[in-house]
Amino acid sequence: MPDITSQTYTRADEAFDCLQTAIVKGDLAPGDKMGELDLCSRFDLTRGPLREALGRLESRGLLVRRPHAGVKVVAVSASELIELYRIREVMEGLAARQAAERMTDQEIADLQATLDAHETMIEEAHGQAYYQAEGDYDFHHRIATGSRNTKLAQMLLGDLYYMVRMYRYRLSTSAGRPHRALGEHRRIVEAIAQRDGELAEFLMKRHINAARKNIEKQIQEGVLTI
Amino acid sequence: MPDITSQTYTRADEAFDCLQTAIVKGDLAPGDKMGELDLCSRFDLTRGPLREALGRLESRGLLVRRPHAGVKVVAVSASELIELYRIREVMEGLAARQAAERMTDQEIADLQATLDAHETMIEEAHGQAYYQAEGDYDFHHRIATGSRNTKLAQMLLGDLYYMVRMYRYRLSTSAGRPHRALGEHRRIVEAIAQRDGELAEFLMKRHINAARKNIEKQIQEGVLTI
DNA sequence: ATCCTCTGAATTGTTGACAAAGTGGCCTGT
DNA sequence: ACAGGCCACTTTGTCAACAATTCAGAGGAT
Repeated sequence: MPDITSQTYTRADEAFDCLQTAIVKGDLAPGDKMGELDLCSRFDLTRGPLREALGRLESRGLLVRRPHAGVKVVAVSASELIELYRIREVMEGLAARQAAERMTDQEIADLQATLDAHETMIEEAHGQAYYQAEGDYDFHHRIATGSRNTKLAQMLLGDLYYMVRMYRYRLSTSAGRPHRALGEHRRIVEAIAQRDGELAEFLMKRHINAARKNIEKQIQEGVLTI
Repeated sequence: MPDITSQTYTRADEAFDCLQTAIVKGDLAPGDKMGELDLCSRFDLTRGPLREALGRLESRGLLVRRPHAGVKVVAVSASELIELYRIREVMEGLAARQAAERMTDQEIADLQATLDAHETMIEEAHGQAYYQAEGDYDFHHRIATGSRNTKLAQMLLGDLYYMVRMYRYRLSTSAGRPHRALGEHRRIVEAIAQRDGELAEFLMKRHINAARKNIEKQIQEGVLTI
């Protein structure tokens, strides 16, 4: 069901995707220590491809591996999660600025359309934090690719987002936040549509800052335990 | 001769380091297409560890791999190199700001000492672009780690710097640039010593911006062909 | 009773052989 | 002579067995 890319889908790729989604979805919880054979039987793989996938995941910082000792999913501390948002702030700010300069009109139109979809999604499924989070992810995804900055998109989509999503699944979105976030998204897209890169960067940075503060509050209140 | 880290040094790690330095130093030039067996005989490895290392390097964006077709070192285009500097600008700006807030007094003192060392290095070996580049790398390395932002340091040191260094070896430093760069370094450290994060960020961003413009000029002049 | 040490078992790292897929060369037909 | 397709070879992807190392538990000494 994957692999429309015409690229032959190797077993190692399969292992990589399986493990990555398992980690992101929480099936493999942070701190979990597991053996290679367990993983092999669990995902129906052999050790060769698995080890290659483990290497990739380690180099992306999703898990750590001590020789002869086993692998375990990284446990990101609260402070490290905050730091992640600090990085996102500057990187996505840049992405927004470059997106404003480079996205096609068509892409911008599509982006606005997805925001409309998100709006109905939020209204229909109030409280369904999961889908809201996915919508949020979609938005940021589009801007990252819209920046036309290959490496930037790669770092955001390939590294940071997976780590953030690992924890976003447990974040209780505080009441009213989705609506406010959507409003912030709209203003960012507006700036992009007007080709105002500077403003788009500013708004994006403020948007992520707000998300960070929201998380900090949750951590202080003890709602989010890491 | 490596392995002071008490971590057992596995064959795959060895392969990874070998390949990475080979790529950075230019022994494996961008665009080179090579077979696994070649690499095995060249670095005296077997295919297992090698493949694991290849997976890591691919996920870091240093080489691309088409199934059944072989691996080749990434060839970064001129525009992509520029984009790299745009990323560095925002990320190292953040690093400088956080370093100003978090580096210990001892670390700052050490940093100033290294700048002194760089100064004599530049004066003694005028034109030795290689050592100057290494000194520059040392400076940025210390600030990245000084930020106490694990992921940020990991992304800068583990991803971006290797890609930049790949090309820095061929960059002819324009006359006078080393001295000016050193001056910029000094002012950044000054700001850090005064715990002025905002200023440190500003100066760092401007510093990298200047480096970017320098490269853009070289590319336009045709000095640097990519 | 607690701490240290030593040994064994389980797990990881490594190696070599087997199977699948892509590339290049050769042949044939136009 | 040139283009297209077929075939063999090379190279990669995969697998299963072997060797090395760590961890844990049992035994003894303090």
